[in-house]
Amino acid sequence: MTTSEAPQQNHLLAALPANESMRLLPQLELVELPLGCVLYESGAPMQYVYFPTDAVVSLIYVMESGATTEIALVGNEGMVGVSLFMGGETTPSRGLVQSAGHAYRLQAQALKDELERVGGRRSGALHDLLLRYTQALMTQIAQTAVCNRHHSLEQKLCRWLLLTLDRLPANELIMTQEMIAHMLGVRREGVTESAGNLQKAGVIEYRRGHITVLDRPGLEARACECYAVVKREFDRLLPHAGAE
Amino acid sequence: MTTSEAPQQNHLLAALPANESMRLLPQLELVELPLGCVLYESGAPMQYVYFPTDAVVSLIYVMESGATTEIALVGNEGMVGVSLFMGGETTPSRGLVQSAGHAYRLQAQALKDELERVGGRRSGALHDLLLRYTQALMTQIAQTAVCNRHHSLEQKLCRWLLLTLDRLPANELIMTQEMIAHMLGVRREGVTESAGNLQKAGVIEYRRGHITVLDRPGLEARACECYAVVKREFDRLLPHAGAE
DNA sequence: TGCCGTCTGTCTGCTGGCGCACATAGCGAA
DNA sequence: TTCGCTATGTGCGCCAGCAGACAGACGGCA
Repeated sequence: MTTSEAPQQNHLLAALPANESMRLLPQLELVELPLGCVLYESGAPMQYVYFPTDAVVSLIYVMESGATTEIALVGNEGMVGVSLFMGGETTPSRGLVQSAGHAYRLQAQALKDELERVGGRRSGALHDLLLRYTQALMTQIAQTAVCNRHHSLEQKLCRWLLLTLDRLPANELIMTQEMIAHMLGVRREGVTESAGNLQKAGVIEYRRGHITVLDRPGLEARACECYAVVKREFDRLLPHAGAE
Repeated sequence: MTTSEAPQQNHLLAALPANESMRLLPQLELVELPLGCVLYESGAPMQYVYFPTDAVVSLIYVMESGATTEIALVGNEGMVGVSLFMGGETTPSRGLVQSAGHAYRLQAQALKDELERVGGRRSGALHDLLLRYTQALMTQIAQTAVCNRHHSLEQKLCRWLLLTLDRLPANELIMTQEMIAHMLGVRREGVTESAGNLQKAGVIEYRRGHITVLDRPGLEARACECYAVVKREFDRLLPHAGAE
């Protein structure tokens, strides 16, 4: 087993104090998340929550027309399924594996039991951690709204590459331009053009389904402020205990 | 005093069970919220949370360029200042009074004391209610992201009018087209044009700073699916105890 | 090695919404 | 009633990104 398969690879799990960690770890189950796998469907009750280690999951909204937009990204910094924790049980979006990898999953009921443990106050570290993570997630969603309104396709692409990169162990994404277009809610041709520009500038390099980031600072310079706002907020709310 | 100034006019406060309500109500202070009043600033710690009765507050993000976009709307269905509850203390947006009115405010510390009451489990109704409200708010933000990506200015305007109308006692908004443009993050001229179309169609009527909705179903027909998604999610998560 | 499906590159309109510049008209205060 | 500020109406040029239609090219698989 590689280190990518230790629970501590997920920052939320890594940040738990020993006593809570001891209770939770035995209930976690390592699962493989293949590309395109749907972790939950819009409006459908969830069986599990997922703590990704080296997988990246997109929360996307599917419109009546079939068009899609990504709402947020979740990787090893977070958890998929906050609506279980929030009490809503379902949410009007889909959880789609966007980069294959692994996650630790936990039965929905096990999460609730841990949060509402009789006898203890509901003030465990897990609860606080999930609250803060949820706030960071809200910031990410809000910034997506801002970005969608004001920034160019190329800026959005840079922001998205950076957000994804932050959640991956390597600097290569296994990802076609068509998939990126779906995430951003734009045309594939537009992604081709912007990616071409970035490649010409030496910022990225790509071939058929693979994108390698060569010049991260260059990417940051071309991205809009949205990336930095989200990054700063995650760092502030979840000073990470995990590796990067 | 009019009924608009009873705490129960706010749906969250109205939904509290008697014992929690009794503890909280004495600590609530009725305040007037004039148009344009800033309840909190991006990145600044909040002194209070606000439970609006007949005021409507916009959560807006201000870009480096000075351009603005609304992230979400809060009225008598909710609370301004969830980041206090979430543990983040601040948030990268501004709380701006968009329609003058009243709200009950609560000291930040009083909210925390109530939520972390020693001895009791942190499972009070207020806590659950705020969690569910926060999930509904997330849906509103997410749908703003979707709408900003895929829908026309006119559809966005209709969605926004409906969301605002749902939070007001009357069917008239005191609101210039310029303010609406700032909320939606579009040009004022675009709002003028769309509003003109809606008036020609007999859906709304307006004069200098006043907009009256004449045909709500007509407005709903012209809005995108985003409004319905948000409305359904609020109704599902917070079956309202308050009047409407 | 060759084949075929899928991914990528490019072109030709077309249009919603932007930026700018003014003209006009309500409405509140004096 | 008049003045003046501010809100609204409108025209013009412009461009990012859309829609659709192909051509080419890579790469996995037989």
